[in-house]
Amino acid sequence: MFEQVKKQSLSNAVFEQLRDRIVRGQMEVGAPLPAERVLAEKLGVNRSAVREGLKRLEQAGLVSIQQGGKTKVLNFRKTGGLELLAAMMIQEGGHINTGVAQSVLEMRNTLAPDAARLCAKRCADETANQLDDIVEEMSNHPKDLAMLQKLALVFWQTIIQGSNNVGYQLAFNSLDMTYGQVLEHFTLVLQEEFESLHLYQKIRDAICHGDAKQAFERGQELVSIGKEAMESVLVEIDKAQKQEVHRATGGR
Amino acid sequence: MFEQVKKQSLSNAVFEQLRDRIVRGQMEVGAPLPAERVLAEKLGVNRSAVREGLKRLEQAGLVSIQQGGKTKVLNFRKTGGLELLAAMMIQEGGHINTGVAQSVLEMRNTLAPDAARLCAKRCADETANQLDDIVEEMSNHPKDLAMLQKLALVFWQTIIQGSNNVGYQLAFNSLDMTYGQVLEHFTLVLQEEFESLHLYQKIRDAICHGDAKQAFERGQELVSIGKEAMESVLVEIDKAQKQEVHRATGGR
DNA sequence: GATCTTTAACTGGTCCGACCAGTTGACCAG
DNA sequence: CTGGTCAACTGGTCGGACCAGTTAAAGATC
Repeated sequence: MFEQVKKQSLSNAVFEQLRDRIVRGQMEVGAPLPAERVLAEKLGVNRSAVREGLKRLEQAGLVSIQQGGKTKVLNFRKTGGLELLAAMMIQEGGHINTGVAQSVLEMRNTLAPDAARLCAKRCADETANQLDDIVEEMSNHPKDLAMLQKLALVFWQTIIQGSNNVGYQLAFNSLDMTYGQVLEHFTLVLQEEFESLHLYQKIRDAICHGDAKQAFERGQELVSIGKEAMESVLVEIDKAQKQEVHRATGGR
Repeated sequence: MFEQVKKQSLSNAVFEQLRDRIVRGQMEVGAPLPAERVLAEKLGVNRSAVREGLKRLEQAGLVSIQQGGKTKVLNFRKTGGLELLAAMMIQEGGHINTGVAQSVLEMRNTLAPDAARLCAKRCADETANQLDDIVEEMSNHPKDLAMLQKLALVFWQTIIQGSNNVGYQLAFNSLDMTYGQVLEHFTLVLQEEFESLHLYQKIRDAICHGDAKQAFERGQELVSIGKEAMESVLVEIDKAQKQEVHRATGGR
C-alpha cells in the first residue's frame, strides 16, 4: 500500500535526463554533446556525476565517447540493447509510445510460445511442479485479477527458466521491465487472457508430458488473446493522444 | 589485415574484470563486493575509475548499489539485459560457451522468420529495393564466403528494419554483438546457409509481394540450415573443450 | 600558392583528498 | 526488552590539479 520513497543520485538524474532526450529523438544523431565540464556547469553538478552518467549512456549504446574527441550521440536503434525499450515506452508527458507497446506485444507473441515449446522439450520435474503450483494458485483466485496477473507473469517466468535458453531469459527481463511500467493500466484489457485458466492448464499439461507441439500451440493461443485485446486498445490510445497533442499545440 | 590496437581506459578494465567474474559465476550471488576504496587500492586505480566501472555494472544489472550499504552481486539471469549474452559467450580461456551459442541459435530461429513475416506484412518499397540490391550482390559473389556472410547479415538487418519492430531491432543488435565475436570461426559451418541463394531470393520475393506466410516459412527454412549445421558442431566443441579441461585439471 | 609541420586550445581520462549522506550494529538509558 | 544514541562503516559529491589524446589554426617549407 505504501510506495517506496525514491531518492535518486545526481549521476542517475544526469543519465536519465540525457537518455530520455536521446531516445525521444530530441538530439540529432551524430551531434556532439557539450564538453563534460560545460555539461557539469549547465546541470549544476560536479564533473564526476556527469562522467558517471555519460559512462552509463555509452554502455547503453546511446553515445560514443573518445578521449580527446567530442562525445557524440549514436543511432541507438543500431547500437542500443533491448533494455532501452523501457525508456522508449514512456514518452514526454507520460504518454505511452504505442509503437513500442506494439513491438512488445509482437515479441511476446513470438517468444512466449517458443519458450513453452522448448520448456516442454526439456521438461524438468522441478519446472513441472512449479507450474502445477502456479496453476493451482490461479484456480484458487478466479476473481482476483491483480493476483491472476501476477501469477501469469510467474507462470511465464517459470516457463522461460524451464526453456533453458539464457537468451530468452535475458530478453524476458527487458520486456518485463518495459511493460511492468504500464501493466497496471491494462489489467482490465488483459482480463480475458488472465482468466483463460483452461489454456494455462493445457500448457502445463503439455509441458509435463513433453508435448512440444501442443505447448507451442496453446501458448500461441493464450498470448494471442491478450495481444488482440491490447491492439484494439492501443489504436484508441493513439487516437486520444494525438488529439491531446493537437489541442495542446493549438488545434491546427 | 591489421588489427586495431585497443587501448582501453582503466574504468573499462575495472568494469570488464568484474563483469567477467560475475557472469562466469565466480562471485556468489548476494555476496558483497569490497568497498570502493578497498577495490581501488586492490586494483591499483583511483576510486573514480572504480566508481565509473561499478555504475556500469549496476546498469548492466550485475550488482546493486545502495548508499550507505554494501554493493552486492545480483543474479544477472533475473536482472541482466540481452547485451550480457556477448560477455557470457566467451568463457575463461577463450572457450565458447556452447549453451549460450545454442541459445543464440534458437533465438535467431524464432525471431528471424517472424521478422521476415512482419516485413512482408508492412512491406515498404525502400526495403524491397534494398533487399533486391543485397540479393543481387550475393549472386555476384557466389564463391566469396566472407562476402556472402557479410551480405547475409545486411540482408537480415534490412528485414529487421523493415519489420518496423523496434524490439526486434534492439534484440538483433545484442545478438549481433554476441555472435560477431565468434562468427569468423564458423564461416565454413554456415557455408550451406550462405550459399542458399534461392532461399534469399524467395524471401525477398515474398516480402516484395507482401506474402507474409511465404516469407515466414522460407525464413524458417533458411535459418534452419545454419542452425542444424551449427548444432552438430557445437556438440563436438563441447566434447573437445571438456576433454581439454579434463587434461588441464589432471585428468580426473 | 599548395603542402607539410608545429603548436596551442580544445576534448576526455586519471588522480587526490576532503567532506556529505545514508546504513549498520554496538552500546546505553529507560 | 524497547528505544535512542553514537561511532564506524558504506556509497555520493565536490573541486581542482594534471595527464593524454584530438583537432584545427598558425606557421614553415617547398
